Amino acid sequence: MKARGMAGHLIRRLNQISTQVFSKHMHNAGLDLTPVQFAAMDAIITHPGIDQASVAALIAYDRATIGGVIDRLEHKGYVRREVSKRDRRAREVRVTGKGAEAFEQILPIVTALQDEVLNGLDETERETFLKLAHKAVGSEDDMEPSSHVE
Amino acid sequence: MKARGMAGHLIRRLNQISTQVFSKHMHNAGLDLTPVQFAAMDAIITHPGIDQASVAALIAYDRATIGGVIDRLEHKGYVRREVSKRDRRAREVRVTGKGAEAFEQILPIVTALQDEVLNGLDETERETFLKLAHKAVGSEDDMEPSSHVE
DNA sequence: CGGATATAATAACTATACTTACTATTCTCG
DNA sequence: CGAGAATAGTAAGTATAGTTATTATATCCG
Repeated sequence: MKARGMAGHLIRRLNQISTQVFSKHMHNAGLDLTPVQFAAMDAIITHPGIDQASVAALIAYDRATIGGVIDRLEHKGYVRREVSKRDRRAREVRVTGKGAEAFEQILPIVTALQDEVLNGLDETERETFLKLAHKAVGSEDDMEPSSHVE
Repeated sequence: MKARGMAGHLIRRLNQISTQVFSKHMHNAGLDLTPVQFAAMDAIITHPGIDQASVAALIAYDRATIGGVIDRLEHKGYVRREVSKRDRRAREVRVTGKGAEAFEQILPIVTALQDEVLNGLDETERETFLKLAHKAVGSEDDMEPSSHVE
């Protein structure tokens, strides 16, 4: 088992744990939202009327995947989509009242669950880990979506 | 964008980068193996005749997913499966000559690519990160598969 | 012994995640 | 202005990743 100590394996395991903790807490709260759906909601709330490609860029997804994610959010009644008047190729996405309400309920749960993801670490270690993770992920996450009306 | 600094988001991004680096190097070497397939091969080589459920346990997958992974390895001609004589429910998995050969070629590539995953970090930071990641993942990864012939 | 329980694998279903290809539009530049 | 490049979104295909249900087989226990 040479693979076990490798960066890739550890990162995959962390991602697995993170996803499981997220699902568990959502389920306990009687909610049904995945980590990706949460990240998309966050981006859409912060940038009302954003187009799908910009949502993808903001949370580092590809265009193809984000379509399905937003489909599911739309089916839950959390967001709505309409063809942009400026650019008829683009769909402007906005949260609905129901979506905003759900997000208000979800945000504190997600904030609270962060520490549980890194449960094996104490407070100092957790900070160090997050600092290094942020540095490793790099500056790609600092961009803003290019095309949408604020 | 409250989600961006959260542990879950950073971990997902790291996983994404890790997977992309892996794919890139495999592709450059003219090979076609995913990180999961590599981890499974590693487990199968270290434990010849292991059953699928034990492979899953070793690399922290669920039984349902590992079936597909081993299917694909079998199609590539890297492993072979046979019904266990001891327990006719179980399939014993072993690498083929071709699989062992491919693994010999792949292992140094994968070892070399580890640092690139954490490219933004210097050597000391990398070590700290891996140490903390290992601690966060916990001791679940220390178990051995229960049922197979060595 | 024989029924209840547990386990190995598969199947079916949902949700990422990424690739390539395709359509509809928009932009750019000669 | 108009052709070609670029962009937004969708579609189809592959590979994880997990859940629940089903089937076949083993084991355990009264």
